[in-house]
Amino acid sequence: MVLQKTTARLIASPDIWIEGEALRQLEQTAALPGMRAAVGLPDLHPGKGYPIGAAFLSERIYPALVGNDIGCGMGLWQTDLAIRKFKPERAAERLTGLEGPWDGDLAHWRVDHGLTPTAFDQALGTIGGGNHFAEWQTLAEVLDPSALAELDLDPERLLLLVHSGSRGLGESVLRAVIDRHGHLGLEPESTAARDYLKAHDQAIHWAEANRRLIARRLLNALGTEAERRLDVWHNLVQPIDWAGETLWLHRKGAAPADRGPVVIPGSRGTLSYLVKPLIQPRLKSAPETDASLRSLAHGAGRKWKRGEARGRLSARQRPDDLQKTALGGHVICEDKELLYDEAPEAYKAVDRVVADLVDAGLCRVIATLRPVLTYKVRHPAHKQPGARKTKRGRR
DNA sequence: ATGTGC
Repeated sequence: MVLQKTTARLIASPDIWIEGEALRQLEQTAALPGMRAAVGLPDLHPGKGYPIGAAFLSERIYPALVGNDIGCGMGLWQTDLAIRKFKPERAAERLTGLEGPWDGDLAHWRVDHGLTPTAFDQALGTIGGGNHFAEWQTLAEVLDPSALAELDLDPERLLLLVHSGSRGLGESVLRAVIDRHGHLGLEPESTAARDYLKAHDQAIHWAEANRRLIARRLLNALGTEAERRLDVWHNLVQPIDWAGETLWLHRKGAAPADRGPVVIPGSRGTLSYLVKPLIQPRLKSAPETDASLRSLAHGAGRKWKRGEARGRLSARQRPDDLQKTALGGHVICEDKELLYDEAPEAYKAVDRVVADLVDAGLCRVIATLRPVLTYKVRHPAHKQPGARKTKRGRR
């Protein structure tokens, strides 16, 4: 028997910056037992042991490849708000109280969305930290009017894009499986795999419901309504029929190319892209999309590691400067470290990322979206004055 | 990414 080493494939032009560490991680992951294919998308960047911006097809299930934020993804709503009536400063004043538990009827809401209770439900409807956000956007340029019409998007109305995941729930699911089984991956027919997949599936639905509740809370704060136009997961593992064989497709920071249009967000200081994956809907397949494991980039991709941005930027940009962007957008982020970490400079050029996908024949641009107001976080609860669990006296 | 951690 000859053991063939799976080689990693990278979809990216030489023009785009890809860290050596990310490529090393991609190759190492491609060499895991049972791995059939590994693809790095143009937003590829290093993660904790495994790269982000990648898709993997394997015989085994690797929970660590999905990571802790199981079900993280993007939801897009079209609101009833007319763009010309939207005042970002006024809206910003009304967006408060979104970090704590929702004050609505959670039990009822859970039933409506098919969720069973978990120990993490007080976080339902909260955005979280890191690269998560909720952003009010307008259509900037429309390149494919008929695809836009198919999505029923009205250029006169404000959009709301929500990026969040499964918060503490996904973290607990990953920790439990890694504590018991390490990083070796799970045999799909095993009890361990069944247990993980059950918890994983609960987490992806919790994450989707979380995005819904985040949207609802933001819409309520502005006294308006909206309709969801798309919602996709970019962190998950799923069984997939691959030429008659059932294999496991892992997406770690990779948007699906087989679930209709997706938003590829830039940083808060750049446009985002609404794209149409080029896949034949009836066949759910095409040579290019199979080569990319039916996946697309999930964003611009980090250029600077977390914690690096403050040192690089603080000399030339004060926190106040960071609350306005080059495109004229406003930013609500009262966590200073996060304000720097998520600065536009910390990300690669999303235009290049999307151009690489288009050049590879993977998608077409429907429209670009302009950020108007980006909501990250108000004073984090544990950093509120008086909330410190300090043991030291003041003298 | 994370009720983050001594």
